[in-house]
Amino acid sequence: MTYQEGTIDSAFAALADPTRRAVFEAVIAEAQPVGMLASNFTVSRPAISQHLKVLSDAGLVDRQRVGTRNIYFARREGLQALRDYLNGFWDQALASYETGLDKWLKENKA
Amino acid sequence: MTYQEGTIDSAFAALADPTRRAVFEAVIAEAQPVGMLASNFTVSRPAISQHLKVLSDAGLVDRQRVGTRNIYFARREGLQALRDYLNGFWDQALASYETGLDKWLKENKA
DNA sequence: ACTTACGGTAAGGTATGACTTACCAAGAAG
DNA sequence: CTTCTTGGTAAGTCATACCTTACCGTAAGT
Repeated sequence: MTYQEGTIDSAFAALADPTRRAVFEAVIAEAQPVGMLASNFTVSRPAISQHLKVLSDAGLVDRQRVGTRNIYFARREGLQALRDYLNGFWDQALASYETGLDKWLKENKA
Repeated sequence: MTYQEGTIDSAFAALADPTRRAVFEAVIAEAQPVGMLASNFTVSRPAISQHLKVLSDAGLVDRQRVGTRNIYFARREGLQALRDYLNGFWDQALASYETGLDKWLKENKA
């Protein structure tokens, strides 16, 4: 496997929350400081900060300080890991025409 | 957008739990009845049943009754929706060389 | 220096989620 | 018809997740 299990775990968990996924989408659309992000959501700024930490720990975003501001931006490698993971399943799912229901029925006299 | 938000939501949430993702992987590898799945996990059979319900509601698996058995198998459409979603982001992330950190720095005299 | 802007972290409340055991319905088998 | 197998569901426990307010440190502006 080319990915780290821990990374995939945290990436899925990070994107599972709708609010946090929306934050991620906003960061992908445009690199932004925390306050600018928070102004587009109904939840408080600390909540956004916490979401950004989760996304950061999952390797999906990174940041750079500029004065007192923290500019968050997307990490392509994070998305890539998820894509690779799902593509692997996709290949297997395509191949599993013969590991699917039909195969089970055939092998179990049903 | 070609996908349903609700579907993506539930799919990410479904795959966020490590145990449930392992169940999903097992179902992808081979269609199986519930008991056979449960025998490969340390958690109880009802727990597996509940995980399968979540996966089913997320459109990632489906089932077919054979006698008293319920054979679960993977739904390719479920995986496809996730792939499409991530690929959309990927395209955007590739294009965002100019919506990334550099752009923000440029536009904000920093 | 003082004040304001920005944002990370702590503490705590509340909801959700994953798991357990107990129970029940339905089909297969004797 | 009775018995065993299979598996879905209910009820309850316990941990985790998300949010809030309060607080603090740091940099910028006047």
